[in-house]
Amino acid sequence: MAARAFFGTFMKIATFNVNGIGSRLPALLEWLERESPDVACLQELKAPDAAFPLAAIRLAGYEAIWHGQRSFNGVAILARGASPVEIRRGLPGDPDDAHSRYIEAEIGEIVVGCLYLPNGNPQPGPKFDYKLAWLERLIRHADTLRGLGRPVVLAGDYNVVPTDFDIYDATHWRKDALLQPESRAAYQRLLDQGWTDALRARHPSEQIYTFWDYFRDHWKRNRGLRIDHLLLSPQLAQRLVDANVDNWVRGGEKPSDHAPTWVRIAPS
DNA sequence: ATGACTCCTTGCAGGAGA
Repeated sequence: MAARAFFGTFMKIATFNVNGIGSRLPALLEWLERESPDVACLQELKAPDAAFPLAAIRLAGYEAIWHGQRSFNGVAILARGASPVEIRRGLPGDPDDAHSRYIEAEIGEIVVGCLYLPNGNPQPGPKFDYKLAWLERLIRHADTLRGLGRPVVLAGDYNVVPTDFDIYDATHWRKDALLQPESRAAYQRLLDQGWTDALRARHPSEQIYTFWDYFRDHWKRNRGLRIDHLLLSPQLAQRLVDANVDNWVRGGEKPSDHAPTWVRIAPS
């Protein structure tokens, strides 16, 4: 497919943890149709590479690259009217890491990193150790990306609630891996490299959530967590014009427990 | 609270998610 000219146009870049591309395909296609993101980073495909529904996604007007895995994990990058040019799959720093949690592409002038950070529960334990080690690898790779001096977005499910303001009530989650001081400190060190948390930058004093537990009517009661983030390099942050969550998707038929989260970027 | 809900599996109950 011929690459669309992204130069000179506003771009909507989104991240969406679909929680199973197999059962979520109708909801994904409805969202693509209604919101027309230019770039969509997907997480938790929960499907092997061969099961990726490329034909349906192409019919919706998107090209895609993906890194699947049976049952768990799995990430993809979709681009509307353009082919993402893959830069890497897998986060550097541990050749033995078999989880499909990172994929990176160039789309026009923009470098897009799509990530699914480990949940880390229960903590303490090996899963939490893996989460913290993964965060360190992400921090190192992000430093490399930032050093490019290019427009870069690191988008995905970070599985980190940055502060107690990013959750309906921290009390019952105090021991959860998503709220641990180590997780939050690592996320903060990432930001301190010079990345902008786009949702928080656009909405400094508004409680915004991107995930609502399937349990206990959390969606109906708006008991959410903000864990899906888009981090912008300075070259992209200066072009940030809007950021928000497509909450309506969480209220749809057979929804994911996450809602799509997005930024709008002005032309360069 | 070893709970709940929903996804996945060469499934049929159990692991994982957050």
